[in-house]
Amino acid sequence: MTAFYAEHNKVFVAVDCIVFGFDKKKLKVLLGKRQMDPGRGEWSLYGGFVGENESIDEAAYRVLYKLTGLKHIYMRQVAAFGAVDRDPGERVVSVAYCALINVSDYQEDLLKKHGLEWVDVDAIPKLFSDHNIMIKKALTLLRMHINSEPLCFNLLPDLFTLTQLQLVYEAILGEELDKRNFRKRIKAIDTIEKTELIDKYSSKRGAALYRFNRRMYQEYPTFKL
Amino acid sequence: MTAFYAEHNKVFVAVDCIVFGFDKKKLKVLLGKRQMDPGRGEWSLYGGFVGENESIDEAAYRVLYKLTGLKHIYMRQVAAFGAVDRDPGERVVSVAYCALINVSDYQEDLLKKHGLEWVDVDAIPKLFSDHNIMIKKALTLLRMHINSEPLCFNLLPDLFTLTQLQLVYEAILGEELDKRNFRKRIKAIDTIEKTELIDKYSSKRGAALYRFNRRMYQEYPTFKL
DNA sequence: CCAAAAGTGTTCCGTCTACACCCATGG
DNA sequence: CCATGGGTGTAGACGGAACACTTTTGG
Repeated sequence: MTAFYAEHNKVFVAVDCIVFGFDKKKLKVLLGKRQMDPGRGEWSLYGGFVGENESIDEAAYRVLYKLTGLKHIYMRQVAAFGAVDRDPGERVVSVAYCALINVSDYQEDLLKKHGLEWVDVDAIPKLFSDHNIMIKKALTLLRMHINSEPLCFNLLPDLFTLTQLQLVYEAILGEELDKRNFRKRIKAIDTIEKTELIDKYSSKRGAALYRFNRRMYQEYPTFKL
Repeated sequence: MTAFYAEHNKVFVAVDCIVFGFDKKKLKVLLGKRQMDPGRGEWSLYGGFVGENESIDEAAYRVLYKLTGLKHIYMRQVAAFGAVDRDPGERVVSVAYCALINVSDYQEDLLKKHGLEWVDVDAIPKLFSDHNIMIKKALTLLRMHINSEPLCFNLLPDLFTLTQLQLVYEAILGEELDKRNFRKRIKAIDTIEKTELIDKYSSKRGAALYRFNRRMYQEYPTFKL
């Protein structure tokens, strides 16, 4: 039985995490300088190898947890990358994962600990290996799904104003939206609930805080913006 | 430098091909009975291991060529599958690829040679390992992209009638479409050209044959149905 | 002559888009 | 009192959905 496998060769399998966050009206991605060879000092995504006793999904969650201290984060696979020489050291197949996090859940000291920075998605430097392509693909997927899945709420606090929500959409889509039309569409989505709470930080007048009702969504999972 | 890799372990990486075809008004997928252990005799997709000196994309094209004798086939990655015990014999990470072929380009003797059959997509048996999930995911992707990319022409001969085209859409979407509305939308797509040729096989009256102008599409790659 | 598939327009309704002004408040 | 961001409605254009009959011809 093992003879079937024996004639073939094994390779390293890794995961790379594309972590998106939203801050100061911009969509950001977590990048750091590689602290190991090969590629030491180059800008790069944060990744890790898949262990013997974990699935690739589990490996991605483990790497993300190490990176952010966060569990139960929205994450999805982007694609597998398998060019022969994509890693200059060894043959490594890497599976890219895209995560969406709320920047204010993130402990800042972890940034320093891992030597990471939030980089604006339209100011991404040349990265190690094929990581630029990974990010590009993740962004394309994000744009494709943002209107039919409730993804944007992963980038915001539990309570958010409609202006914040609109800014997230604008940052992801890369275009400005009409305020009245946007709010009209939001009103039609009954999983987005207005609360009695008022946010006084963002404006003098104060803005109503909204919340995404995850429970209602689970029972009736439709979402069309 | 190799110390960085040494502490980690390698795994087998394979590709599995989901080959879709269209025949007799139905969307079909190529399936066979496994001729090796583990899983001998179970229904399965056709796959192969990724070699030392080929990318995973190249491996997928190689496997597809071996299977069909065809090159320059439309193919795209579906996803990587990496559960620890997905292969009962060894740890194998598999990358699923979806291919679209024109059944009439396919030499029938290859079916027998590889012990394969065209199986209707809504009559797929229980398959080896996670192959059912792979097909489901491939179908979802296909449905998502069929209206914004010119994929359907890969399932048809160069020359086709509008009825054939509509049947392909109906098979993929799994619902019936209105003939007049469908044809109206097709007329609005200028990369789909009517020829002077008439197909006399499908009906007594004869039906105009159309062709997809790939060159025009390459110059101006938009497609909205 | 009839069965079988090809081909063809119009109306209606709902959705998307464009667009400008008043409100509340902190400083 | 004014600068700043919050909040609201309408009209016109456009696109999608529903719908039925005539044409051609091989057998």
